Amino acid sequence: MALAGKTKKDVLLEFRTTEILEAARTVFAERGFNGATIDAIAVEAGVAKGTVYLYFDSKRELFLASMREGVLALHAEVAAQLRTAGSCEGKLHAFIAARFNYFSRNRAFFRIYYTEFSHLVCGAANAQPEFQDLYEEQAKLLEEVLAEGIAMGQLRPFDAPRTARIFYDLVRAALAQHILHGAGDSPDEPIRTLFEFVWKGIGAK
Amino acid sequence: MALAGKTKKDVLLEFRTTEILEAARTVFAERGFNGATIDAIAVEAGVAKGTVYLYFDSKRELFLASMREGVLALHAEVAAQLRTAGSCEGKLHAFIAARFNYFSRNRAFFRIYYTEFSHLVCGAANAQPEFQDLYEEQAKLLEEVLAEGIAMGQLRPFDAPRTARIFYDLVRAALAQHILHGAGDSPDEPIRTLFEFVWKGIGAK
Amino acid sequence: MALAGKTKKDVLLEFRTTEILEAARTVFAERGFNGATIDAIAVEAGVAKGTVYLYFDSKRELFLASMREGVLALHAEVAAQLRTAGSCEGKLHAFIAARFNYFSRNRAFFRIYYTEFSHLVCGAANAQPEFQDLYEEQAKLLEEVLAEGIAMGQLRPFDAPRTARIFYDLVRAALAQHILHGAGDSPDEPIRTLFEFVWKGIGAK
Amino acid sequence: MALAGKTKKDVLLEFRTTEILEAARTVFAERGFNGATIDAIAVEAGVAKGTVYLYFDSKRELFLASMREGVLALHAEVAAQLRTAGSCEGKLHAFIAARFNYFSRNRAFFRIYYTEFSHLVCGAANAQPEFQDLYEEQAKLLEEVLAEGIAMGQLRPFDAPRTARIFYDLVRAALAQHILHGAGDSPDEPIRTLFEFVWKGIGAK
DNA sequence: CATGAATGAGCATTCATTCAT
DNA sequence: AATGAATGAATGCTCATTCAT
Repeated sequence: MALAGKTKKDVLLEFRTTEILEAARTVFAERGFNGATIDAIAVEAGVAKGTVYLYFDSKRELFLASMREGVLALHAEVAAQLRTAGSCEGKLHAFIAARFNYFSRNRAFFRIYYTEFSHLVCGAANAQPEFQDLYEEQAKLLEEVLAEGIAMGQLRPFDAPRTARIFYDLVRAALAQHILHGAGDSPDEPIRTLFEFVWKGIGAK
Repeated sequence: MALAGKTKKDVLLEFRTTEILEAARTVFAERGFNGATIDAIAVEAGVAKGTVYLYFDSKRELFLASMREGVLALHAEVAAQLRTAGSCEGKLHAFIAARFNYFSRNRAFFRIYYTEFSHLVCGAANAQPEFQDLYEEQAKLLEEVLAEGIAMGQLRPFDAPRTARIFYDLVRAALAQHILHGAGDSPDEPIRTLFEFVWKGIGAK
Repeated sequence: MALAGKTKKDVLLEFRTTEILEAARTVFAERGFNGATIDAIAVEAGVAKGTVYLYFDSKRELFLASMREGVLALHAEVAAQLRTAGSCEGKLHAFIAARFNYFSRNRAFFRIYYTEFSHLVCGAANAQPEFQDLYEEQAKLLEEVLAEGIAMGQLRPFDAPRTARIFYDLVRAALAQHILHGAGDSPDEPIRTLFEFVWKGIGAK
Repeated sequence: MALAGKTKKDVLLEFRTTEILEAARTVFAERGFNGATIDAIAVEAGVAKGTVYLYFDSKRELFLASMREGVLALHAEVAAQLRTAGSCEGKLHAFIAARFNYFSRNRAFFRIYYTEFSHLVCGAANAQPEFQDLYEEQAKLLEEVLAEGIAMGQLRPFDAPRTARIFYDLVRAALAQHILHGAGDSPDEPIRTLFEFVWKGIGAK
């Protein structure tokens, strides 16, 4: 039983959930949080408006869930890429490349990620501890890589936690340039430029 | 008297304008564009709702004006600091320091700047050419410093335009960490860390 | 059952539509287009404000719909009465009588019809081609009757199109007197007076 | 003194009053009662908004005054023309012609006269006794002409009061056709058609 | 479970009117 | 008298949320 896992009911429930989440991601990406309506999401998902509320408590919950899903997928992909890299340098490069690649494939999602994530993180009233946690988790991942790199002498000795967060946000900012303004360019060149910037700094010698 | 320029009327007009702009900045910072209501701004400014519309044509205009004012002041301050700096290194340090200092004094404004600037720049429908221009202007300023530094051998030879934008965004990202999470800390330490990050990169040697 | 056509849903939808249209007619008649508020119409209809918007896209649409409904019913009734009349004289009498009778039963509607029809037809910006068409349709109907009467020697030879419009407007004018000022009098006497006026003119001999 | 009549003050007062009334007539004609704003009228009159309120108590008062003025001019002209006419037939023709001519010269005014007069007369809540009186006065004028014509055997014996009002409104309706739809046509042909309609009726023989 | 009709709080904006100067 | 800045009530419309079926 327990092994069988999913009953027909569970499958349907999961299916609907996925369906709605996907619709939400699409609509939120297109119109932003305020511009999106539950109606539009319901239509996109092919269900009735009321049904959305059977699966999610509120518009905000739905938004958070759709963000969470995308963020988790991103984080999983980044973590996976990180594991395949050997050196510290390789790991940092992988971190950058993985994010660029993920968002190159999920451009619509980047828009909500970038514009609305800020809201959630910044807005005193809106701050979502959950996303703070997700953020921290990734920042920690990066922090470990940096700390290890410093310990092994591959990186200059600096304040790892603080630098990790700056690094993380820098990648997000560079991504914004690439995704939102660079139309459909290949991410290779920006990745290289960014990595060099980060690795060598800009000072001569 | 007449030569003094400002009549009593002008003074009042300017006072009200400032009053409303300040209120707008506060409220927009607290609640974001959509969360802010004209009513709340009017109350904050200590005027009636209708009065706001005597000074600004619409909520959006008011928002843009409150952004514009802050951005122009920021840019003016940055440019001034840049002029006082001698070396390329000094100029880049000044760029960072000026921005950190400005936003340390205008924390509320940073919220709008950070969270809503993206909206304006990204959102196809909302894109404000004016802000794109302001951004470009600053980026150009930075670009020149970088180009000069490269030419004079003080900086590594890299793609100046692209790097200027990365640099610019990096400072914004670091500022977000400092302003939004670092509560009321002195900006000195973050400025130093950031400058080192930029100057030397993170790679050893 | 299924063959009966109307499902419970359809019935409710039609009921609500009628309910709101009726309320709209009442309120528009009492206060005119600008004086009427959606809120007042909603209250009159016994529904919430938002509900009105489920059935009609805008205040203007609701107004037009309430006009359209009444005008169509009027026109149908007039046309029906015209068909039962034999002679040209009988048809003209029927035209007058049908309109008097219809509006005697729909006094509230006459108010909108009379006061706002002008707006719609006159106001360049507001002009509703649809109503112009409805007007023309009825005028044509009358025109045919007149042309036929002239051809058969039952009417004096005059410019039928122009006279049809004068005739039409005359009836409207006489109706205004009757409906708006004659309180609840029987329409019989006005009908007779009007018909004689039309038929014989006022000149002696 | 009393003969001197107007002091400088009175002249200015009258001048301003006229100026504002003229502006009001223009703006009300262009945009209707609701569409017109006191601001627009003040601008048109070349005075400040507050000044309008020194001369008129409210928007409605101003509207009524601007109507009154036009209506009085119309009535004066009609009465004058009536006096020059000899026969009953001539007087009725003069009544029609005078109104057509007046409004041919004051087309803008006809719009408010026609559309807004209806409001005032019909609207239970808005009914302006004053205009009812003006209306009655003119109707009485017409009634006397008709009564006299009947008494002298120049007109068929009919209900003079009722017919006077129908006649009056018919002319208004025909005017609407001419002024609002007939662009700038000469009023001669419509006057003739209308008069014949009224005089002979439409019945043959 | 699913539906979608109904709700009603919320909000930007307008503009007649007032009143201090 | 004249001004015009300030007011704030009023209103069309939206949309997240509920709930009877």
